[in-house]
Amino acid sequence: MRILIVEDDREVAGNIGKMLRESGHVVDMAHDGEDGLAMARDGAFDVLIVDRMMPRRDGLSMVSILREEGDKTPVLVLSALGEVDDRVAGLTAGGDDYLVKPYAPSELKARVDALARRRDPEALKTRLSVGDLEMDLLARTVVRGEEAIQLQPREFRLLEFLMRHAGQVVTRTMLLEKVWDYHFDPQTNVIDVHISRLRSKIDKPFETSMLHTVRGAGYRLSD
Amino acid sequence: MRILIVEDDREVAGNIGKMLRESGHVVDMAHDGEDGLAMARDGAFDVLIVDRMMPRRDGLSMVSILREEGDKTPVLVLSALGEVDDRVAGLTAGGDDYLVKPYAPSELKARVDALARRRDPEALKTRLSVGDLEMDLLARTVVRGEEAIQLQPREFRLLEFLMRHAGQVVTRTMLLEKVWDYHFDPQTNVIDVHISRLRSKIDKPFETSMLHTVRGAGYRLSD
DNA sequence: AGTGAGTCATGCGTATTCTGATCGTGGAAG
DNA sequence: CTTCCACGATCAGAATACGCATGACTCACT
Repeated sequence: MRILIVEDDREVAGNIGKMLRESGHVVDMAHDGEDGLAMARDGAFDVLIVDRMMPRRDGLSMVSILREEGDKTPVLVLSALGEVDDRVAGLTAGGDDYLVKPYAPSELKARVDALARRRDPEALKTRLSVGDLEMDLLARTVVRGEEAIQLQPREFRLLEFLMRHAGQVVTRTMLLEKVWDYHFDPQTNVIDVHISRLRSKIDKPFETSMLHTVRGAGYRLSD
Repeated sequence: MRILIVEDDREVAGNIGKMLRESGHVVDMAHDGEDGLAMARDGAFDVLIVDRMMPRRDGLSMVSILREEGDKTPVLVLSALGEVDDRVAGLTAGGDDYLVKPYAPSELKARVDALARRRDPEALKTRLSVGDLEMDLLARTVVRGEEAIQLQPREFRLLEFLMRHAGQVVTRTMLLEKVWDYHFDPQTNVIDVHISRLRSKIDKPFETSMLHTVRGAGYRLSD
């Protein structure tokens, strides 16, 4: 689940981001309305979290513009303004939900999940399986056949992404963005290294390999 | 799912009721605080939706009374008053959630679902056990194997939360919110310290450890 | 004032990740 | 069929981030 936080207060943005990352989402941030608008336009996010009052462009006008452009990404509007009129304004500008500060982190999380579910019911499942490989997102455990497999955090994210796209070729660029949060090419072989380590855990000890290299394109997980 | 709506405005009550019935719930109604109280007492409802301002008895005092009588049915408070203090009042009276009018029907539905989900049979149990570790919530005692273990209040809450989520990874954010009631990141290592103390009591003196660190994610209690 | 619980700050040790170099291998061209 | 090249795999060491323990401090309650 890719989430964009548009919030000028960096501390608040950081807190929200941290929490959402803990629940397994990939989080990007913008710190004013113009940047947010630009990122939302080409970002392909699943949910936007947008503050109302921000420098350069306020949150509501940003949302209005996106909607005029036909963008239907669910938006959660954050605001200190909780009056009826304010809430109505937030919703008519095209927001899907409106949360008044201060709010409980769990409330925010619940709303984001609700919005995300509306868009893609699959995305919130807590168990993934491909062939005899199973992953439990809540317990953070991985099992292949009868064997429990111990994974590092990054390996876990990597495998999760591969499993969510099982059977498809996953490019390096996709991995860099969704697993590493890099939006540029780090010119190193980080990916190769982690793929290698993942293989040594999920493929090496077993009869058949599931993680295949597709030369010139990327990798594919399948049984 | 049985739901009781306590709301004096019959039109509003009707609308809410209609919507909830459409989502497959069984809905009862009361139109003032006294009737609502009576029905809630013997009704065995799964969720109560209660308006604040009503004839004969206001919603908050109705909830307070139910709570004093030991009734733990989840309550969603509806109100036109949306100031922070009003929300706080609603929650301290024993409400589980607070929704300010006007609200989107879908928002109401989402909240009701959330409350219903929260009400799990686990919450009413007075004994928890994981492996050879047992906790008695009423007596406030903890035993591992044959050994009685003395815990501080905060340690007790921490362990309780971990036991209720045994086998799952519990994030720091979850702990801050549910055990400390912090709704922000205090930027300190309070959690680490208490986990450390808890370990010295429930793990150190024994052969096997139950409280595992999941780097980058949180902690998991399991045997 | 004294006690005890809870919180905060620091420094340490180590797990995890990244880097850069080297080695291996598939596929196209000759 | 062989050779060469580019891409990917692997390895080991370095850098980093993370979690842990300890002791000092604050606050509330006696």
